[in-house]
Amino acid sequence: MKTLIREKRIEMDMTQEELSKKLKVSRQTIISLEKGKYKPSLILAHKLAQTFNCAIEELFIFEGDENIE
Amino acid sequence: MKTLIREKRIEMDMTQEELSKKLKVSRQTIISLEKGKYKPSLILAHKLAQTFNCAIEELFIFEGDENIE
DNA sequence: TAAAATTGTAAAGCCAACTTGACATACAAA
DNA sequence: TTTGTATGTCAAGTTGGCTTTACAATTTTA
Repeated sequence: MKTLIREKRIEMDMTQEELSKKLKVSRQTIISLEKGKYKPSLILAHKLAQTFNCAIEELFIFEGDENIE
Repeated sequence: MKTLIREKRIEMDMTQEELSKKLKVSRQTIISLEKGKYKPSLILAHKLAQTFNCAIEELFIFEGDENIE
């Protein structure tokens, strides 16, 4: 899975800390998400998409067996 | 969070077991999701939405503090 | 009504999402 | 050089998504 979190955050001129406070998660969570260390919960994915005014499926790009076959 | 999984599954004339096999999860997982016992992972939410030909945000309805404030 | 199909409950276990905290690196400005 | 801001690593702990197994209840169909 790829994510455009970093790109969209920078587009909106936000720091990791600002984003983390807006979403009420730790800054470490933002770092890890941007680095692809793990995948967000559905709720967090939704809040991220809301923040960036886009659909979840625009913010996260699913690949291979993350799609149905 | 509310979900339309059950409604969409029945619309498509699928049993819980058929759906679980298509998504490669346990039937118990489908039961628990339909009953609202827990929230799916992002990947599973995506596969469900794909199965039902809709966006994640159409299949799951976020409420209250599941939205940004 | 009896059999079969579908849906449901309960419980124990694994692993990943997320947290907290402490510290490191890089860069810009004073 | 020193200070401040932004980003990063590491590690240990908690929680909850999902699994498996076994069995019970409900609905459908013959």
